[in-house]
Amino acid sequence: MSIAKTYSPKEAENKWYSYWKDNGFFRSTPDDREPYTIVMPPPNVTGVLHMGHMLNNTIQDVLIRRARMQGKNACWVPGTDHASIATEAKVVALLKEKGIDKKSLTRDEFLGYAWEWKEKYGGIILSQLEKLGASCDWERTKFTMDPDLSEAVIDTFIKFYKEGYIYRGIRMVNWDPQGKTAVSDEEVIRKEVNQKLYYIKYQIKGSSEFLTIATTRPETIMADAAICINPNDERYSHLKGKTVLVPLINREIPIIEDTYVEMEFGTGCLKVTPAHDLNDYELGVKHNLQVIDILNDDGSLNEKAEILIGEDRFIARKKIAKLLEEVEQLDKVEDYKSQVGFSERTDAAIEPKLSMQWFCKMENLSKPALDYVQSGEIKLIPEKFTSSYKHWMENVKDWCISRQLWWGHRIPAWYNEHREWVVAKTEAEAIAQFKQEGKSFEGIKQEEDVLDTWFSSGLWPMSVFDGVRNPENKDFQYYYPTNDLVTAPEILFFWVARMIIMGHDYTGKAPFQNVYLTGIVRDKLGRKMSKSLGNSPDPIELMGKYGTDGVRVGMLLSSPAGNDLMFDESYCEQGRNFANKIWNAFRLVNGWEVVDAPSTDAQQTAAKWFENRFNQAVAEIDEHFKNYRLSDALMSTYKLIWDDYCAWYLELIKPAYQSPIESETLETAKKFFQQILALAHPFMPFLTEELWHEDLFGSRDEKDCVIVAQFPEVKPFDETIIKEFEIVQQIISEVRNIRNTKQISPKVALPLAINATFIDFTKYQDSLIKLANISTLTFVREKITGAVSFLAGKEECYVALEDNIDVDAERERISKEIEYLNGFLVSVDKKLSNERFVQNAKPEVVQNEQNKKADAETKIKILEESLASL
RNA sequence: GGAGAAUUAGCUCAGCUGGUUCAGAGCAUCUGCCUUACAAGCAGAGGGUCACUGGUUCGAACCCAGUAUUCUCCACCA
Repeated sequence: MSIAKTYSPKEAENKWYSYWKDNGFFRSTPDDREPYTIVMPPPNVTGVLHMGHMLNNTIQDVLIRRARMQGKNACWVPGTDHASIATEAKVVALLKEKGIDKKSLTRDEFLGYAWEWKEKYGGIILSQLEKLGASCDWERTKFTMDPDLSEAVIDTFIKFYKEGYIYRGIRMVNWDPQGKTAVSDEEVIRKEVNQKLYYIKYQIKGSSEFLTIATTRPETIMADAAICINPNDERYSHLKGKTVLVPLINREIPIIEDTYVEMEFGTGCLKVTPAHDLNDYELGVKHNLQVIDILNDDGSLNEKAEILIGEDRFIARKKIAKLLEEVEQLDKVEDYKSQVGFSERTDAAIEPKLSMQWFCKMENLSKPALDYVQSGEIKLIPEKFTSSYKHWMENVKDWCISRQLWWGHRIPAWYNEHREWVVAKTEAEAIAQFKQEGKSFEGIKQEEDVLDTWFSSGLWPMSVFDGVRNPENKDFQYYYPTNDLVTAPEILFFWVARMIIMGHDYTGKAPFQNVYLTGIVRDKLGRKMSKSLGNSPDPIELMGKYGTDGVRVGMLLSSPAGNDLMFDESYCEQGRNFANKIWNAFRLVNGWEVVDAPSTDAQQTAAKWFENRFNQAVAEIDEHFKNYRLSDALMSTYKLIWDDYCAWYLELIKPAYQSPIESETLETAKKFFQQILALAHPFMPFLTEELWHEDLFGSRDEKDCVIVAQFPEVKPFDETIIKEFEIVQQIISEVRNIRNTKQISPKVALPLAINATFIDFTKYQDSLIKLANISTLTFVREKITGAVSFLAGKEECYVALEDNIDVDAERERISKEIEYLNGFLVSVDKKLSNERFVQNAKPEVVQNEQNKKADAETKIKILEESLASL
């Protein structure tokens, strides 16, 4: 039977994914096995698969597949996030295309469109996850706005309210004029922007004198409530107690004093605009200033501005500058760089705005959440994130949880005609509440605002198991707390911290044990991959090009935990090549004719060596997994397969051309092959499953799949066997090297003589002859003159060439080696003759140095003898 | 401005509590091979003052201080 020369992934991928799914391998229900649970960070319903998802979900899949193969009850819960702002923005934009204005719709009409959109596009990303092999329990797929999850959110709001964490208040919030909603501090991205610093002259009332202030926002002068100077500033001391006139509108405002003003910056005078700047607001509160809000929700000027009503803030800025120039109150304009906040979701410049919002008090909630991480009960991987987590948790401000949107969980608060309010789950309960408080319930109306998306995502590890509404249920009891969370460091505070807070508040337990923080996927130039830069490859296309296994391997090869990943397609190429290597190893073994016979001695030796080497690698890999060093685990697997299995083991047992292989050895080779497939399966699920079912390995019943095969367990191994074989490998390499440097064809067999003093090479004879292409192998007890000699370990080897050897070159080579060893010996001697070293160093270290010394002396002796014999 | 991290081969990174011949891996490069599993391959080789300067130590890539560069987070002065 002939098999294609290269592995073509496409067919295998479709075939095996549906096979796994149809046979229920991804499904999990509670039983008496140990559970291993991961909840997927729910991608936004608006999302399409990008490289970040690819990395993140590959890691989760590797962890879950390995756990499954280790016999744990592995459960990976997928789902999507409603993402209020992003989704609402998307729906609004779509409606606009159709010529529908959101304002013309009722809330219910709009939500109708939004749900329609969600049904149509919300599942795209999940189906894309299937392409990368994600072995999620799809029957558990959840959406943050599913009825049961929504109820959990509402219940939580009410619970938090009753516990006194939730309050209403007027606050300066980050207003997104495009999304027309408040956003949290964490959703504001600060960017450095080239701006202009305008120097504006304010006339002192009753005087011809002007006071100059510097501002980047001239359009807000109509909202000025005061001019502030530093009380220690002698330049302005004569102005204390006076008032000035706001240019263009001539409103009178006081000059106040506060040390907040820095004398060195600008002119040392500050215009105070409480409605449009956080610091100014605080100054305003302190000095009891008037708050004049001149902006509409969309960022345009309102009638309080008196002029330019209806103009957008940025257009107004330019116009005001012009108007000021006309009345000669614009002193000068300078270029100026400063940080401006932008909305993460809409990229609109954030406007500080005063408004009535709902808040969650964080002080008491954050403390236990910090303790989990501090005590190590929750481990952040890599650890370096612990300190920034601590810093954030200790300085956390109250969380603004209301959003002026429709898409999301509507806040369960109810107002009566007098704008008095109660918090209740339903209108009926609200009415009852009003009655109880002796208040009117006439004109009862629910709060229009919805909750911040993260309020619901914070419940995710609980709500996917219905643990908020029904904590006694079997699933929740079994799967919660979950084991590992794999997510991006960017949302450590947004999301991870809030899950810990909410998980603790409900269950008194941490929602997970380990948080694996992946790096950010960057391009070769180190830039973050983004749609706007167009530097992000489409993972689906990549998978088409290199195969899913290839891309998975490519991603993991380059991403130690927490390190950003400089993505380069060549990693995928390496992954594809690796897949192909395994494929071809299979072709080799598969193509052998068999003869019913026991293994030869050489084959038995090879098997023994490989078995030990395999167990050594398994131990290494296990260690790497324990430390969440997935790229190292993969690299160990890669080297075990490519170097040890293919390059050494298979070459050792390979029968001569057109000769059959001994049946016992073939069986052994097949056994190893299957163990290797199992080991590689978490990384390369499709290729390994495809090969697993080849006839070579015998017939399998339908549930016998590598996805549920036993993952190789850690077993003891004999290191001396591995070490001894390393000497054999070294001899083979040396002989090949001699051929290479002397330009002798690999086809020419060479004689080899070994002066073996430490190792018994008899069991390696055939292997040496085969892999080094030796004509005659002899064991000698004395020097051989006229041959090229080399040391393998402490064994001296000779290769006699037909031509006379170049004595001078040999002499030089050996001398160099002696020189190096002498240098080494000197450094060792220096240590050993240093009394303080012998006294202070650990005994085993001293012993080691003594061994090193003895070794070097032995080698030098042998080499010196060789030199003499030349 | 505050905090944290990083700097090791051309690239991406290992190097655990200072002590194995410790200066490593993979990729890339170079040389020779279309050897009947695989040129997506085989064999071999070359590449580094461990950012810099001091210090601690018997001993430093590793610990400490300073300098330079880079990155991340937080806070910001109009």
